[in-house]
Amino acid sequence: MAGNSARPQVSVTSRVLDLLGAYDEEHRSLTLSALARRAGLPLATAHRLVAELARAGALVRQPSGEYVIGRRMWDLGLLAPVETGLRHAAAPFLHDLYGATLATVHLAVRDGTTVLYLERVAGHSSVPVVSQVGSRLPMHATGVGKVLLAHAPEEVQVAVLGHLTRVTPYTVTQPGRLREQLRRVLADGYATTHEEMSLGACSVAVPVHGPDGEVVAAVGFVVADLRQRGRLVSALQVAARGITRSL
Amino acid sequence: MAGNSARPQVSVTSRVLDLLGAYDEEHRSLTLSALARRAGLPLATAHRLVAELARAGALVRQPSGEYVIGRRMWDLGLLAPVETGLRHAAAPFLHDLYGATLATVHLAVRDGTTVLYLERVAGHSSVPVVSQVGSRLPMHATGVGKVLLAHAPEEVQVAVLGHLTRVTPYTVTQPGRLREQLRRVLADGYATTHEEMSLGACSVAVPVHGPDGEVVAAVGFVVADLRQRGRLVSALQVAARGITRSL
DNA sequence: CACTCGACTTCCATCCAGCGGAAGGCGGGA
DNA sequence: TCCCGCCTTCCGCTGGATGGAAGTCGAGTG
Repeated sequence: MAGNSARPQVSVTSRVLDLLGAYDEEHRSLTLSALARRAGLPLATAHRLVAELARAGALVRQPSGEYVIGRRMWDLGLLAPVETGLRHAAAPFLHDLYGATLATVHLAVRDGTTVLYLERVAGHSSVPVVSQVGSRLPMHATGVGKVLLAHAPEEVQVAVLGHLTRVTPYTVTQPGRLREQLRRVLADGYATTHEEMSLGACSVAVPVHGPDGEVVAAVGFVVADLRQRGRLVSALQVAARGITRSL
Repeated sequence: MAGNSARPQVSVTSRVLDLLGAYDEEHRSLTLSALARRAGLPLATAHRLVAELARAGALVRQPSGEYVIGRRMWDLGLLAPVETGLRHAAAPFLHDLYGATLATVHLAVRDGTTVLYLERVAGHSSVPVVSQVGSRLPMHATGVGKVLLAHAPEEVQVAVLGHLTRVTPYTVTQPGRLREQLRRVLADGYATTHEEMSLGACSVAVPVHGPDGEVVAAVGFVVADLRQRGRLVSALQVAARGITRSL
């Protein structure tokens, strides 16, 4: 029951959206009751609306009785112009990066105070990776996140530095230390993490500049260790420059 | 009034879904009037509903005034369990295929009488390719489509053979010829196309079997010519077998 | 400059679709 | 057997949704 403050939704539309909003990465399959609870709707109301959504293919009822997002929504979502220019320009370079290293490759942008993963190229279960396309992760615990944060407006940095949640024992949660790291990122041109998001996984990332020089995204690797950091950074920088040129 | 059959939608929910359904691959950005027209709704009604969807982030109004699908829908769509098992199992192999050939690689399944593209790995603009992830294309004009059609139930074949639309001058539109090709596909274990979907592009594809032996998907290449057909087929077959094992 | 046309926005009186409490069915765990 | 949570159906009241109409805006035309 996330803090749905029982805001009296009035329109049907908002109710429908509330139902759909009940889904997230940890809740991809929900029972009718769970949907109603999470959306803050009476069971009978949810029942009616969900039935209609299922009839239209927006939701699908599984044999178990739970509801999941339907193929129709998948189709629809793919039509959204979410940084399509960037993603198209970047895709080939990401594959090159993967081909050259066989490490997991990420393309991410900043979305408010979180990192939004736009693309991911992963191999045969290389290193434990939490992120998926569409994931939002905290900025301070990921390589791409640190890059984007270092180049973010002051107010964003302040907001993020104010809530440094711990993810692993190695997550940097002291604002001062993170500030120092961000300064380093700007100076060095790349960021790293050491098991700060998930144990056994390190990362390197560099910024991607837009045509006007501003940072529009970040590309990064997830690897088991950072011994080859130099080589990895070089590869990323080549790719980042290539993406910029393609934009 | 495109061919919307003017079935009198009654519920708000269906109206909202009609609005969203107005979008497709050729219409990713629509004016309010176009939305209303394509959804078969009075302008005033569409205006109200669209405004609410935009307020919620399901739609986004662009500076030009047109509406596009919003990031929120993108997020939602990615949560849909669309062959996730298959896609996860296949991803690494698709990258291997791309790495070995630098040709565009596709993973597709059959969806009714069309091919649904689940994944695509493309390089630096190799060959003109129409398909994108989420695209649906006719089965008779694509390599993966022919593979899936050859292994589809009789009634599906009949339905498809009944409507062989021409896409290029080389599209196979004679049911008899296609039937013969399908027989070949079963015998040879792979399918090909020669500029049947888009000029300058040929394709090769092989079936992917599930744990129970039935065909669950197809993997294929899009290339400029088929001179290396043997090598390409071998690579695809290795990948297909790997995917089966991973399932 | 006046006029047209198409797209968009706002208004509001009517009315019926949506609402949700309540009761009942179903299954499984103790 | 009882209990409990989940799901489904019912139905009478009501307020949100409806959509025709009128007004605004801007671009193109003669």
